[in-house]
Amino acid sequence: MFLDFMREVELSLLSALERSGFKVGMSLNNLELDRSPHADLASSVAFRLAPELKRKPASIAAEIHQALPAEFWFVGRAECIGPYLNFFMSLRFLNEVLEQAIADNCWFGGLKEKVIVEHTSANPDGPLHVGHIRNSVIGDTLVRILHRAGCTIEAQYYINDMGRQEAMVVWGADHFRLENIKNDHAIAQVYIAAHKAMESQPEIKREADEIIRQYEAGDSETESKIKSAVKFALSGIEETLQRLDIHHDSYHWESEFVRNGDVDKVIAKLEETGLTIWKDGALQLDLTSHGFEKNMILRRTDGTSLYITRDLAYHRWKAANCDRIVDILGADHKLISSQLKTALNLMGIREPEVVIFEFVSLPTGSMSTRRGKFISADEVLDEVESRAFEEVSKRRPNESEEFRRGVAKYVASGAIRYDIVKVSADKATTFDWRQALDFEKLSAPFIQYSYARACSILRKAENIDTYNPDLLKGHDEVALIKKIAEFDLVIELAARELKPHTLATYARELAEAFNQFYRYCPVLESRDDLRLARLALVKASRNALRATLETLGIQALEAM
RNA sequence: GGGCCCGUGGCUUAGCUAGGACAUAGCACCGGGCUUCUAACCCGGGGGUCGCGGGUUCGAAUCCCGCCGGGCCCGCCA
Repeated sequence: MFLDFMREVELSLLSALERSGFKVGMSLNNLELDRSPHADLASSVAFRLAPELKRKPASIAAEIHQALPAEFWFVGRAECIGPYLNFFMSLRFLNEVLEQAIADNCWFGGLKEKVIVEHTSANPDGPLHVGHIRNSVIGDTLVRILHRAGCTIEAQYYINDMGRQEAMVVWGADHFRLENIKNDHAIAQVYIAAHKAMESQPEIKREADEIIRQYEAGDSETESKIKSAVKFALSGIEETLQRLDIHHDSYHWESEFVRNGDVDKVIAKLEETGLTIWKDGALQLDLTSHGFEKNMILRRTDGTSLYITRDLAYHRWKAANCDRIVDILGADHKLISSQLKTALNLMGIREPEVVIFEFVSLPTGSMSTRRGKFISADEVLDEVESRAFEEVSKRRPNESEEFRRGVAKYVASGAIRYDIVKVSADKATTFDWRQALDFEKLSAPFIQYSYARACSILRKAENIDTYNPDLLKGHDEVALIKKIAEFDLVIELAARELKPHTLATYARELAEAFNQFYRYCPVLESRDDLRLARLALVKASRNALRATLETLGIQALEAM
């Protein structure tokens, strides 16, 4: 696949440079290779060499071109256009891509690390809203991408059971009735009510603090109240995640790190750094020498622990149990996560790779569970699903209701996932119903539809025993094969840089390439060898589309 | 006030980490294509001071500095 082609270009270029006596640094992409509209891979390394050699880039490029090997394997030809060196894929390479794609054996990379990805980790105080699921979708897509790249993955949910918000939930559940609605929504109601009550009765804050204190002290009645409230809310949250095909492999309660003594160990370890001080009755870590203006509080005056300390213990545990730690966090965690990294460094513990996503807000402003100001993921799923049902009913009026319901369900979940994942994480967004309900080109149904078309052709065709790949020379055929070949490159880059949106872009391009082929290259209508060759390409495309959809967590529908 | 992030056609957006050959797509708009493998599709068209101003460079959407606009954060909350 593409990485093999690229490796050959790199090696050829390196040897040509050496033969010509040119030296380039060993920095990343020192060969100045890039994908280009003019070639499958282009190098502008001549520009880099020009100043020190005091020669014109074009003449340097020509010399390098002369020194390139006479024979290639996956490279078909190399041309020199002015200062640029352009490399093109060989027919042999395209045939190899096709063969691997048909055999379905090229969709997993060679990475071997064990990675723990923590995502969602929403407080169990209400349902997931459209901001939370940006975390879930980015996290779950990264889990799938890393898995594709070859890694062993564990998706974890970190449960904040010791925070004040959970104490408020318990207080609310003690004073108000839980309505008979979806569990997480019922919890939100009492949580919101508790907060409202606190406005006129400030003593509630002290009662909540007392709940925290008792929980940390191990009071059994408090413990059972908190645990049941958490589990209750979580069951609703899981239901929502399920609809988006998002699953966690394990759950870790922050209280677990207090109970097993890890929090104390971490604090003891931080005390060894000599940077801790007692101030105003609380244990603090002075990070001013590391650029933080405020001290990090490690233990409250009343002796209870804080989120950051428990999180340090959790990360210490993660570091000991995997090769790569990935955290998905909202933009409000930027400061705290850099403090966390600094503190971990002080203890000599590997720091996590933190993927920060910017906020999702409503046209009316930012969301808040506490104030009941949010659009829940459930609402969005319901609305999108009903719109999808109308759409599929309009387009496939003769299909059974069961079929249409099934399609609508997966179109809805896919559309929401794609709508979220297609935007780069560092872009703040405003939730937009119109965009969420758009099922056209820049959306999941566009890709699902391409897949369904490929499946439809294959259903009507015989098995392909042999085929002659050399017949696939048309522009749309070649473009499609090249796009299929890019899969491994896209996965590797996305896995390395933790940028799931690049896969969304690839998915759109792949579907587009298939749709163009579909429009201009009749398959079932073609005869003999051409029919077989095109069928082979359809099968390769179907496999590529399936792998891409699966990695995005979007259901691949054989008919829609 | 300080820190981090963002600012690309009317709207949404890729490219920015590793500066290079005409700046990506979608929506909306205009026009064309279903007796042909599912038209949730395909083709063509118009539409851009890449926020503004400096700088570095042979070359800047991309790097540096300043400014403007927006978001997030600066709790013994999480």
